[in-house]
Amino acid sequence: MEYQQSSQNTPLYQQVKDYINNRIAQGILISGMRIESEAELSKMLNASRMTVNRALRELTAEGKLRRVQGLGTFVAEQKLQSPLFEIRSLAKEIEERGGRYSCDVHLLREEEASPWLAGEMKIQVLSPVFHSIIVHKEDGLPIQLGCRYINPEIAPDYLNQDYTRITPSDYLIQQAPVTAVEHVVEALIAEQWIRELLLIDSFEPCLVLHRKTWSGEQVATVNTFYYPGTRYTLGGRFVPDDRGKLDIV
Amino acid sequence: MEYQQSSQNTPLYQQVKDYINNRIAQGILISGMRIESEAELSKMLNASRMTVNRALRELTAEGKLRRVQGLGTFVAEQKLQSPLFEIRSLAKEIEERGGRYSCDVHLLREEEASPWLAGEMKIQVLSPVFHSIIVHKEDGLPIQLGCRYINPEIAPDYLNQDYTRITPSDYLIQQAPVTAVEHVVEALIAEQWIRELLLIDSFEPCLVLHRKTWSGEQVATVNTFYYPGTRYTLGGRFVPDDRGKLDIV
DNA sequence: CTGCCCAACTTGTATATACAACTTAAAATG
DNA sequence: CATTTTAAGTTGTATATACAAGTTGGGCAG
Repeated sequence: MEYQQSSQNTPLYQQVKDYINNRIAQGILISGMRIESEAELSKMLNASRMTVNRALRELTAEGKLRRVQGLGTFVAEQKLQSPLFEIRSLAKEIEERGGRYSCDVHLLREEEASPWLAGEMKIQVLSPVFHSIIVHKEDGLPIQLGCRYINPEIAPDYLNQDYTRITPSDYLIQQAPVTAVEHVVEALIAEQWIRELLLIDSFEPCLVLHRKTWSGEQVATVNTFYYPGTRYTLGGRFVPDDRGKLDIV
Repeated sequence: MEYQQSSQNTPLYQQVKDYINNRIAQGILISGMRIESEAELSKMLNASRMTVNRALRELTAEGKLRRVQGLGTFVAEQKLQSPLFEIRSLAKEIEERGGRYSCDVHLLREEEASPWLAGEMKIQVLSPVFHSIIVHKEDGLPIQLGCRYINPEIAPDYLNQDYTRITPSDYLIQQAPVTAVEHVVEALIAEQWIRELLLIDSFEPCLVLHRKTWSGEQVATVNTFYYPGTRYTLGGRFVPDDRGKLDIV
Protein backbone atom coordinates (compact mmCIF):
# COMPACT_ATOMS: atom_id res chain seq x y z
CA MET A 1 0.00 0.00 0.00
CA GLU A 2 1.17 3.47 -0.71
CA TYR A 3 1.19 6.77 1.06
CA GLN A 4 -2.22 8.16 1.88
CA GLN A 5 -3.32 11.07 3.96
CA SER A 6 -6.19 12.49 1.98
CA SER A 7 -8.83 13.83 4.33
CA GLN A 8 -8.78 17.54 4.95
CA ASN A 9 -5.10 17.88 5.77
CA THR A 10 -5.42 16.55 9.26
CA PRO A 11 -2.93 13.71 9.66
CA LEU A 12 -4.34 10.22 9.69
CA TYR A 13 -3.05 9.44 13.18
CA GLN A 14 -4.83 12.57 14.39
CA GLN A 15 -8.06 11.41 12.76
CA VAL A 16 -7.75 8.14 14.65
CA LYS A 17 -7.17 10.07 17.88
CA ASP A 18 -10.18 12.26 17.16
CA TYR A 19 -12.29 9.19 16.46
CA ILE A 20 -11.46 7.70 19.85
CA ASN A 21 -11.74 11.02 21.64
CA ASN A 22 -15.15 11.65 20.17
CA ARG A 23 -16.44 8.26 21.18
CA ILE A 24 -15.23 8.92 24.72
CA ALA A 25 -16.76 12.41 24.79
CA GLN A 26 -20.08 11.10 23.47
CA GLY A 27 -20.20 8.47 26.16
CA ILE A 28 -20.06 5.60 23.69
CA LEU A 29 -16.85 4.50 25.34
CA ILE A 30 -17.08 4.28 29.13
CA SER A 31 -14.27 4.16 31.67
CA GLY A 32 -12.79 0.70 31.90
CA MET A 33 -14.34 -0.47 28.66
CA ARG A 34 -12.10 -2.33 26.23
CA ILE A 35 -11.79 -0.73 22.83
CA GLU A 36 -10.98 -2.39 19.53
CA SER A 37 -7.54 -3.86 19.02
CA GLU A 38 -5.03 -2.16 16.79
CA ALA A 39 -5.70 -4.71 14.08
CA GLU A 40 -9.45 -4.11 14.20
CA LEU A 41 -9.13 -0.33 14.21
CA SER A 42 -6.66 -0.67 11.39
CA LYS A 43 -9.26 -2.39 9.21
CA MET A 44 -12.15 -0.18 10.36
CA LEU A 45 -10.40 3.10 9.72
CA ASN A 46 -8.33 1.94 6.79
CA ALA A 47 -5.03 2.88 8.38
CA SER A 48 -1.94 0.83 8.94
CA ARG A 49 -1.38 -0.77 12.31
CA MET A 50 1.61 1.50 12.97
CA THR A 51 -0.52 4.58 12.46
CA VAL A 52 -3.18 3.27 14.81
CA ASN A 53 -0.43 2.32 17.23
CA ARG A 54 0.87 5.87 17.26
CA ALA A 55 -2.59 7.26 17.89
CA LEU A 56 -3.29 4.90 20.77
CA ARG A 57 0.18 5.38 22.20
CA GLU A 58 -0.26 9.13 22.30
CA LEU A 59 -3.73 8.87 23.81
CA THR A 60 -2.20 6.65 26.47
CA ALA A 61 0.50 9.22 27.18
CA GLU A 62 -2.28 11.76 27.55
CA GLY A 63 -3.94 9.62 30.18
CA LYS A 64 -7.08 8.91 28.17
CA LEU A 65 -6.36 5.23 27.56
CA ARG A 66 -4.66 2.44 29.41
CA ARG A 67 -2.95 -0.38 27.55
CA VAL A 68 -1.96 -3.84 28.73
CA GLN A 69 0.30 -5.94 26.61
CA GLY A 70 -1.36 -9.16 25.61
CA LEU A 71 -4.75 -7.99 26.83
CA GLY A 72 -5.93 -4.92 25.03
CA THR A 73 -6.61 -1.20 25.26
CA PHE A 74 -9.03 0.25 27.77
CA VAL A 75 -10.62 3.60 28.45
CA ALA A 76 -8.90 5.17 31.45
CA GLU A 77 -10.89 6.42 34.38
CA GLN A 78 -11.04 10.10 33.62
CA LYS A 79 -10.26 12.35 36.52
CA LEU A 80 -9.66 15.94 35.78
CA GLN A 81 -7.29 16.90 38.47
CA SER A 82 -6.93 20.57 38.30
CA PRO A 83 -3.43 21.47 39.28
CA LEU A 84 -3.23 23.04 42.67
CA PHE A 85 -6.63 22.00 43.76
CA GLU A 86 -7.66 18.65 42.56
CA ILE A 87 -11.40 18.51 42.37
CA ARG A 88 -11.87 15.83 44.92
CA SER A 89 -14.37 15.22 47.57
CA LEU A 90 -13.64 16.94 50.82
CA ALA A 91 -15.32 13.99 52.51
CA LYS A 92 -12.68 11.60 51.22
CA GLU A 93 -9.93 13.93 52.35
CA ILE A 94 -11.33 14.07 55.85
CA GLU A 95 -11.74 10.33 56.07
CA GLU A 96 -8.14 9.88 54.93
CA ARG A 97 -7.09 11.99 57.88
CA GLY A 98 -9.18 9.79 60.14
CA GLY A 99 -11.74 12.46 60.83
CA ARG A 100 -15.52 12.11 60.88
CA TYR A 101 -17.28 13.84 58.01
CA SER A 102 -20.70 15.43 58.12
CA CYS A 103 -22.48 18.28 56.40
CA ASP A 104 -25.47 20.58 56.66
CA VAL A 105 -27.48 21.60 53.61
CA HIS A 106 -28.59 25.16 54.32
CA LEU A 107 -30.03 25.93 50.91
CA LEU A 108 -30.86 23.94 47.80
CA ARG A 109 -33.24 25.49 45.31
CA GLU A 110 -33.80 26.99 41.89
CA GLU A 111 -33.31 30.72 41.45
CA GLU A 112 -33.32 33.28 38.69
CA ALA A 113 -29.89 34.36 37.50
CA SER A 114 -28.81 37.78 38.67
CA PRO A 115 -27.14 40.04 36.11
CA TRP A 116 -23.74 39.28 37.61
CA LEU A 117 -24.28 35.52 37.63
CA ALA A 118 -25.76 35.56 34.15
CA GLY A 119 -22.63 37.27 32.92
CA GLU A 120 -20.39 34.78 34.68
CA MET A 121 -22.26 31.80 33.30
CA LYS A 122 -22.96 33.30 29.91
CA ILE A 123 -26.70 32.72 30.21
CA GLN A 124 -29.75 34.98 30.06
CA VAL A 125 -30.62 37.14 33.04
CA LEU A 126 -33.47 35.62 35.08
CA SER A 127 -33.01 32.22 33.47
CA PRO A 128 -33.10 29.38 36.01
CA VAL A 129 -30.00 28.33 37.92
CA PHE A 130 -29.56 25.94 40.79
CA HIS A 131 -28.15 27.31 44.01
CA SER A 132 -26.84 25.42 47.00
CA ILE A 133 -25.17 26.37 50.24
CA ILE A 134 -23.63 23.51 52.15
CA VAL A 135 -21.38 23.51 55.21
CA HIS A 136 -18.92 20.64 55.47
CA LYS A 137 -17.70 19.62 58.90
CA GLU A 138 -14.89 17.54 60.29
CA ASP A 139 -15.66 16.04 63.67
CA GLY A 140 -18.53 18.50 63.93
CA LEU A 141 -16.38 21.56 63.31
CA PRO A 142 -17.14 23.53 60.13
CA ILE A 143 -14.20 23.62 57.71
CA GLN A 144 -15.83 24.67 54.46
CA LEU A 145 -18.84 26.63 53.34
CA GLY A 146 -19.58 25.89 49.70
CA CYS A 147 -21.80 28.25 47.76
CA ARG A 148 -22.54 26.81 44.34
CA TYR A 149 -24.42 27.94 41.27
CA ILE A 150 -25.05 25.17 38.76
CA ASN A 151 -26.06 25.37 35.13
CA PRO A 152 -29.28 23.29 34.95
CA GLU A 153 -28.39 22.04 31.49
CA ILE A 154 -25.32 20.33 32.90
CA ALA A 155 -26.96 18.67 35.88
CA PRO A 156 -30.78 18.75 35.57
CA ASP A 157 -31.26 16.58 38.67
CA TYR A 158 -28.93 18.54 40.90
CA LEU A 159 -31.72 19.56 43.26
CA ASN A 160 -32.93 16.00 43.81
CA GLN A 161 -29.78 14.55 45.32
CA ASP A 162 -29.11 13.68 48.92
CA TYR A 163 -25.92 15.59 49.65
CA THR A 164 -25.43 13.95 52.98
CA ARG A 165 -24.69 10.79 50.99
CA ILE A 166 -22.79 12.10 47.96
CA THR A 167 -20.90 15.38 47.84
CA PRO A 168 -21.83 17.89 45.14
CA SER A 169 -18.35 17.57 43.65
CA ASP A 170 -18.70 13.83 43.29
CA TYR A 171 -22.16 14.15 41.79
CA LEU A 172 -21.24 16.87 39.32
CA ILE A 173 -18.13 15.08 38.10
CA GLN A 174 -20.14 12.05 37.11
CA GLN A 175 -22.72 14.23 35.35
CA ALA A 176 -20.47 15.97 32.86
CA PRO A 177 -16.75 15.94 32.14
CA VAL A 178 -15.01 19.07 33.33
CA THR A 179 -12.93 20.46 30.51
CA ALA A 180 -11.58 23.56 32.18
CA VAL A 181 -11.22 24.99 35.65
CA GLU A 182 -10.46 28.43 36.96
CA HIS A 183 -9.32 29.00 40.49
CA VAL A 184 -8.84 32.26 42.27
CA VAL A 185 -7.83 32.57 45.91
CA GLU A 186 -8.27 35.54 48.16
CA ALA A 187 -8.30 36.38 51.83
CA LEU A 188 -10.96 38.48 53.45
CA ILE A 189 -13.13 39.05 56.48
CA ALA A 190 -16.34 37.26 55.61
CA GLU A 191 -19.85 38.58 55.94
CA GLN A 192 -21.63 37.89 59.19
CA TRP A 193 -23.90 35.04 58.04
CA ILE A 194 -20.86 33.20 56.69
CA ARG A 195 -18.92 33.74 59.89
CA GLU A 196 -21.84 32.38 61.88
CA LEU A 197 -22.10 29.24 59.79
CA LEU A 198 -18.34 28.65 59.99
CA LEU A 199 -18.25 29.49 63.71
CA ILE A 200 -15.55 32.13 63.40
CA ASP A 201 -15.37 35.53 65.01
CA SER A 202 -15.33 38.85 63.27
CA PHE A 203 -11.56 39.23 63.34
CA GLU A 204 -10.64 35.86 61.94
CA PRO A 205 -9.82 35.94 58.23
CA CYS A 206 -11.38 33.62 55.69
CA LEU A 207 -9.57 31.87 52.88
CA VAL A 208 -11.84 32.15 49.87
CA LEU A 209 -11.54 29.92 46.83
CA HIS A 210 -13.50 30.81 43.72
CA ARG A 211 -13.86 27.92 41.32
CA LYS A 212 -15.46 28.13 37.92
CA THR A 213 -15.75 25.05 35.76
CA TRP A 214 -16.54 24.52 32.12
CA SER A 215 -17.91 21.56 30.27
CA GLY A 216 -17.05 22.14 26.65
CA GLU A 217 -18.07 25.68 25.77
CA GLN A 218 -20.67 25.88 28.52
CA VAL A 219 -20.01 27.25 31.97
CA ALA A 220 -20.96 24.36 34.24
CA THR A 221 -20.62 25.77 37.73
CA VAL A 222 -19.65 28.92 39.58
CA ASN A 223 -18.59 28.25 43.15
CA THR A 224 -17.26 30.10 46.11
CA PHE A 225 -15.75 28.18 49.00
CA TYR A 226 -15.03 29.78 52.35
CA TYR A 227 -12.50 28.24 54.73
CA PRO A 228 -11.78 29.35 58.27
CA GLY A 229 -8.27 30.79 58.02
CA THR A 230 -7.19 29.21 61.27
CA ARG A 231 -8.48 25.73 60.60
CA TYR A 232 -7.62 25.06 57.00
CA THR A 233 -4.93 25.53 54.36
CA LEU A 234 -4.92 24.67 50.69
CA GLY A 235 -1.97 23.25 48.90
CA GLY A 236 -0.18 20.59 47.00
CA ARG A 237 3.19 19.46 45.80
CA PHE A 238 3.88 19.11 42.13
CA VAL A 239 6.56 17.07 40.50
CA PRO A 240 6.81 16.98 36.73
CA ASP A 241 7.39 13.39 35.69
CA ASP A 242 9.19 12.00 32.69
CA ARG A 243 6.19 12.49 30.48
CA GLY A 244 6.05 16.14 31.34
CA LYS A 245 2.85 15.74 33.27
CA LEU A 246 2.31 16.64 36.89
CA ASP A 247 1.91 14.36 39.83
CA ILE A 248 0.16 15.49 42.92
CA VAL A 249 2.07 14.10 45.84
CA MET B 1 19.18 -4.20 9.06
CA GLU B 2 17.37 -6.42 11.53
CA TYR B 3 15.71 -6.06 14.87
CA GLN B 4 18.00 -4.89 17.63
CA GLN B 5 17.32 -3.78 21.14
CA SER B 6 20.24 -5.20 23.04
CA SER B 7 21.23 -2.87 25.85
CA GLN B 8 19.91 -3.72 29.26
CA ASN B 9 16.25 -4.10 28.36
CA THR B 10 15.54 -0.43 28.11
CA PRO B 11 13.99 0.25 24.72
CA LEU B 12 16.18 1.94 22.16
CA TYR B 13 13.91 4.96 21.78
CA GLN B 14 14.13 5.42 25.55
CA GLN B 15 17.91 5.28 25.39
CA VAL B 16 17.83 8.05 22.81
CA LYS B 17 15.52 10.08 25.05
CA ASP B 18 17.83 9.50 28.01
CA TYR B 19 20.82 10.57 25.95
CA ILE B 20 19.19 13.88 25.08
CA ASN B 21 17.77 14.37 28.58
CA ASN B 22 21.18 13.79 30.13
CA ARG B 23 22.88 16.27 27.84
CA ILE B 24 20.25 18.84 28.78
CA ALA B 25 20.57 18.10 32.50
CA GLN B 26 24.35 18.32 32.34
CA GLY B 27 24.16 21.69 30.66
CA ILE B 28 25.80 20.46 27.47
CA LEU B 29 22.66 21.42 25.62
CA ILE B 30 21.46 24.93 26.42
CA SER B 31 18.05 26.45 25.79
CA GLY B 32 17.63 27.47 22.19
CA MET B 33 20.58 25.42 21.00
CA ARG B 34 20.10 23.30 17.92
CA ILE B 35 20.69 19.62 18.42
CA GLU B 36 21.73 17.03 15.86
CA SER B 37 19.33 16.14 13.10
CA GLU B 38 17.51 12.84 13.08
CA ALA B 39 19.88 11.54 10.44
CA GLU B 40 22.95 12.49 12.47
CA LEU B 41 21.60 11.05 15.71
CA SER B 42 20.61 7.96 13.79
CA LYS B 43 24.23 7.39 12.76
CA MET B 44 25.69 8.44 16.12
CA LEU B 45 23.49 6.19 18.22
CA ASN B 46 23.14 3.39 15.68
CA ALA B 47 19.37 3.57 15.59
CA SER B 48 17.01 3.95 12.68
CA ARG B 49 15.65 7.36 11.83
CA MET B 50 12.13 6.29 12.85
CA THR B 51 13.35 5.33 16.31
CA VAL B 52 15.14 8.64 16.71
CA ASN B 53 12.05 10.36 15.37
CA ARG B 54 9.90 8.75 18.04
CA ALA B 55 12.31 9.78 20.78
CA LEU B 56 12.45 13.40 19.62
CA ARG B 57 8.71 13.52 19.03
CA GLU B 58 8.01 12.39 22.57
CA LEU B 59 10.53 14.81 24.04
CA THR B 60 8.79 17.55 22.09
CA ALA B 61 5.42 16.49 23.49
CA GLU B 62 6.99 16.70 26.93
CA GLY B 63 8.03 20.27 26.27
CA LYS B 64 11.75 19.63 26.41
CA LEU B 65 12.41 20.18 22.71
CA ARG B 66 10.98 22.36 19.99
CA ARG B 67 10.99 21.23 16.38
CA VAL B 68 10.65 23.24 13.19
CA GLN B 69 10.08 21.47 9.96
CA GLY B 70 12.84 22.17 7.48
CA LEU B 71 14.99 23.79 10.13
CA GLY B 72 15.88 21.43 12.92
CA THR B 73 15.35 20.49 16.54
CA PHE B 74 16.09 22.90 19.37
CA VAL B 75 16.25 22.75 23.13
CA ALA B 76 13.13 24.38 24.54
CA GLU B 77 13.40 27.17 27.05
CA GLN B 78 12.72 25.31 30.24
CA LYS B 79 10.22 26.99 32.46
CA LEU B 80 8.81 24.96 35.26
CA GLN B 81 5.37 26.34 35.52
CA SER B 82 3.88 24.94 38.59
CA PRO B 83 0.19 24.57 38.05
CA LEU B 84 -1.77 27.15 39.90
CA PHE B 85 1.11 29.43 40.54
CA GLU B 86 3.54 29.62 37.74
CA ILE B 87 6.85 30.71 39.06
CA ARG B 88 7.09 33.90 37.16
CA SER B 89 8.39 37.28 37.96
CA LEU B 90 5.91 39.51 39.66
CA ALA B 91 7.63 42.37 37.88
CA LYS B 92 6.62 41.04 34.48
CA GLU B 93 3.06 40.53 35.65
CA ILE B 94 2.82 44.11 36.83
CA GLU B 95 4.26 45.47 33.61
CA GLU B 96 1.78 43.42 31.62
CA ARG B 97 -0.99 45.18 33.52
CA GLY B 98 0.60 48.49 32.65
CA GLY B 99 1.69 49.22 36.20
CA ARG B 100 5.03 50.56 37.38
CA TYR B 101 7.14 48.04 39.26
CA SER B 102 9.53 48.81 42.10
CA CYS B 103 10.82 47.02 45.16
CA ASP B 104 12.56 47.58 48.48
CA VAL B 105 15.19 45.18 49.78
CA HIS B 106 14.71 45.19 53.56
CA LEU B 107 17.08 42.34 54.35
CA LEU B 108 19.68 40.35 52.45
CA ARG B 109 22.19 38.42 54.47
CA GLU B 110 23.61 35.10 55.59
CA GLU B 111 22.17 33.50 58.71
CA GLU B 112 22.47 30.30 60.66
CA ALA B 113 19.69 27.82 60.12
CA SER B 114 17.19 27.58 62.94
CA PRO B 115 16.07 24.10 63.98
CA TRP B 116 12.77 24.58 62.15
CA LEU B 117 14.41 25.81 58.95
CA ALA B 118 17.08 23.12 59.08
CA GLY B 119 14.33 20.54 59.22
CA GLU B 120 12.49 22.09 56.32
CA MET B 121 15.60 22.27 54.16
CA LYS B 122 17.09 19.03 55.34
CA ILE B 123 20.37 20.65 56.33
CA GLN B 124 22.35 20.85 59.57
CA VAL B 125 21.21 23.22 62.29
CA LEU B 126 23.33 26.41 62.35
CA SER B 127 24.64 25.76 58.85
CA PRO B 128 24.61 28.88 56.66
CA VAL B 129 21.51 29.90 54.75
CA PHE B 130 20.73 33.04 52.79
CA HIS B 131 17.78 35.11 53.91
CA SER B 132 16.08 37.94 52.09
CA ILE B 133 13.03 40.07 52.72
CA ILE B 134 11.85 42.09 49.78
CA VAL B 135 8.70 44.14 49.30
CA HIS B 136 7.40 44.38 45.75
CA LYS B 137 5.30 47.38 44.80
CA GLU B 138 2.99 48.32 41.98
CA ASP B 139 2.77 52.05 41.40
CA GLY B 140 4.34 52.52 44.80
CA LEU B 141 1.78 50.41 46.64
CA PRO B 142 3.08 47.21 48.30
CA ILE B 143 1.48 44.07 46.89
CA GLN B 144 3.85 41.36 48.04
CA LEU B 145 6.27 40.76 50.85
CA GLY B 146 8.60 37.92 50.00
CA CYS B 147 10.54 36.20 52.76
CA ARG B 148 13.02 33.74 51.28
CA TYR B 149 15.50 31.25 52.64
CA ILE B 150 17.93 29.96 50.03
CA ASN B 151 20.18 26.94 50.09
CA PRO B 152 23.68 28.38 49.48
CA GLU B 153 24.69 25.32 47.51
CA ILE B 154 22.03 26.09 44.94
CA ALA B 155 22.78 29.77 44.48
CA PRO B 156 26.16 30.70 46.05
CA ASP B 157 26.03 34.26 44.71
CA TYR B 158 22.50 34.98 45.85
CA LEU B 159 23.64 37.74 48.23
CA ASN B 160 25.58 39.62 45.56
CA GLN B 161 22.74 40.37 43.18
CA ASP B 162 21.00 43.66 42.61
CA TYR B 163 17.36 42.77 43.17
CA THR B 164 16.13 46.09 41.95
CA ARG B 165 17.29 44.93 38.50
CA ILE B 166 16.46 41.21 38.54
CA THR B 167 13.84 39.57 40.74
CA PRO B 168 14.92 36.74 43.02
CA SER B 169 12.63 34.36 41.14
CA ASP B 170 14.25 35.17 37.84
CA TYR B 171 17.72 34.86 39.30
CA LEU B 172 17.06 31.56 41.06
CA ILE B 173 15.44 29.97 38.04
CA GLN B 174 18.53 30.55 35.95
CA GLN B 175 20.78 29.19 38.72
CA ALA B 176 19.25 25.74 39.05
CA PRO B 177 16.38 23.90 37.45
CA VAL B 178 13.40 23.55 39.75
CA THR B 179 12.31 19.93 39.78
CA ALA B 180 9.48 20.13 42.27
CA VAL B 181 7.34 22.76 43.93
CA GLU B 182 5.07 22.75 46.93
CA HIS B 183 2.50 25.42 47.47
CA VAL B 184 0.33 25.98 50.49
CA VAL B 185 -2.08 28.86 50.87
CA GLU B 186 -3.57 30.22 54.02
CA ALA B 187 -5.29 33.31 55.30
CA LEU B 188 -4.30 35.06 58.48
CA ILE B 189 -3.84 38.34 60.28
CA ALA B 190 -0.18 39.09 59.81
CA GLU B 191 2.29 40.15 62.44
CA GLN B 192 2.76 43.83 62.98
CA TRP B 193 6.06 44.30 61.17
CA ILE B 194 4.56 42.64 58.09
CA ARG B 195 1.45 44.77 58.23
CA GLU B 196 3.60 47.87 58.44
CA LEU B 197 5.65 46.94 55.42
CA LEU B 198 2.53 46.09 53.40
CA LEU B 199 0.72 49.20 54.64
CA ILE B 200 -2.32 47.32 55.91
CA ASP B 201 -4.21 47.78 59.15
CA SER B 202 -4.59 45.27 61.93
CA PHE B 203 -7.98 44.00 60.78
CA GLU B 204 -7.14 43.37 57.15
CA PRO B 205 -6.38 39.73 56.39
CA CYS B 206 -3.29 38.57 54.55
CA LEU B 207 -3.18 35.93 51.88
CA VAL B 208 -0.11 33.85 52.60
CA LEU B 209 1.57 31.62 50.05
CA HIS B 210 4.21 29.18 51.22
CA ARG B 211 6.40 27.93 48.43
CA LYS B 212 9.08 25.31 48.77
CA THR B 213 11.18 24.31 45.81
CA TRP B 214 13.49 21.40 45.14
CA SER B 215 16.36 21.00 42.73
CA GLY B 216 16.86 17.28 42.39
CA GLU B 217 16.97 15.84 45.89
CA GLN B 218 18.04 19.09 47.50
CA VAL B 219 15.65 21.62 48.95
CA ALA B 220 16.48 24.77 47.05
CA THR B 221 14.34 27.44 48.66
CA VAL B 222 11.76 27.93 51.39
CA ASN B 223 9.62 30.99 50.84
CA THR B 224 6.71 32.76 52.41
CA PHE B 225 4.87 35.41 50.45
CA TYR B 226 2.40 37.79 52.05
CA TYR B 227 -0.24 39.54 49.98
CA PRO B 228 -2.65 42.23 51.20
CA GLY B 229 -6.00 40.48 51.07
CA THR B 230 -7.76 43.50 49.67
CA ARG B 231 -5.28 44.29 46.93
CA TYR B 232 -4.34 40.93 45.48
CA THR B 233 -5.73 37.55 44.49
CA LEU B 234 -3.97 34.47 43.22
CA GLY B 235 -5.37 32.34 40.51
CA GLY B 236 -5.34 30.85 37.08
CA ARG B 237 -7.41 29.02 34.56
CA PHE B 238 -6.43 25.58 33.46
CA VAL B 239 -7.41 23.84 30.32
CA PRO B 240 -6.05 20.40 29.58
CA ASP B 241 -5.03 20.40 25.95
CA ASP B 242 -4.86 17.57 23.47
CA ARG B 243 -1.52 16.51 24.77
CA GLY B 244 -2.88 16.18 28.27
CA LYS B 245 -0.82 19.06 29.51
CA LEU B 246 -2.14 22.18 31.11
CA ASP B 247 -2.27 25.63 29.65
CA ILE B 248 -2.40 28.64 31.85
CA VAL B 249 -4.78 31.04 30.24
C1' DC C 1 -10.59 -34.42 36.36
C1' DT C 2 -6.14 -31.98 36.71
C1' DG C 3 -2.32 -29.92 35.07
C1' DC C 4 0.52 -28.55 31.30
C1' DC C 5 1.51 -26.75 26.93
C1' DC C 6 0.54 -24.46 22.93
C1' DA C 7 -1.92 -21.63 19.64
C1' DA C 8 -4.04 -17.33 18.89
C1' DC C 9 -4.42 -12.90 20.03
C1' DT C 10 -2.88 -8.75 22.14
C1' DT C 11 0.48 -4.70 22.65
C1' DG C 12 5.60 -3.10 22.36
C1' DT C 13 9.52 -2.14 19.75
C1' DA C 14 12.67 -1.63 15.64
C1' DT C 15 13.55 -0.99 10.89
C1' DA C 16 13.47 0.29 5.87
C1' DT C 17 11.16 2.84 2.67
C1' DA C 18 8.52 6.45 0.64
C1' DC C 19 6.82 10.80 -0.02
C1' DA C 20 5.17 15.46 1.67
C1' DA C 21 6.20 19.95 3.45
C1' DC C 22 9.19 23.35 4.82
C1' DT C 23 13.77 26.18 5.12
C1' DT C 24 17.93 27.78 3.57
C1' DA C 25 21.64 28.67 0.74
C1' DA C 26 23.67 28.11 -3.50
C1' DA C 27 23.26 28.19 -8.38
C1' DA C 28 21.21 29.66 -12.52
C1' DT C 29 18.99 33.24 -15.04
C1' DG C 30 17.54 37.70 -16.61
C1' DC D 1 23.56 43.07 -9.88
C1' DA D 2 18.90 41.45 -8.72
C1' DT D 3 15.75 37.85 -9.10
C1' DT D 4 14.28 33.30 -9.65
C1' DT D 5 15.08 28.55 -9.56
C1' DT D 6 17.08 24.66 -7.79
C1' DA D 7 19.18 21.50 -4.69
C1' DA D 8 20.19 19.83 -0.31
C1' DG D 9 18.86 19.22 4.15
C1' DT D 10 15.41 19.19 7.66
C1' DT D 11 11.10 17.42 10.05
C1' DG D 12 6.29 15.17 9.39
C1' DT D 13 3.59 11.39 8.11
C1' DA D 14 2.26 6.67 6.35
C1' DT D 15 3.15 1.95 5.48
C1' DA D 16 4.83 -2.95 5.46
C1' DT D 17 7.39 -6.08 7.87
C1' DA D 18 9.45 -8.41 11.64
C1' DC D 19 10.03 -10.06 16.00
C1' DA D 20 9.53 -9.69 21.22
C1' DA D 21 6.62 -10.21 25.08
C1' DG D 22 2.45 -10.71 27.73
C1' DT D 23 -2.41 -12.90 28.28
C1' DT D 24 -5.90 -16.18 27.68
C1' DG D 25 -8.38 -20.13 26.59
C1' DG D 26 -8.59 -24.58 24.61
C1' DG D 27 -6.72 -28.95 23.73
C1' DC D 28 -3.90 -32.64 25.05
C1' DA D 29 -1.52 -35.86 28.15
C1' DG D 30 -1.41 -37.77 32.49
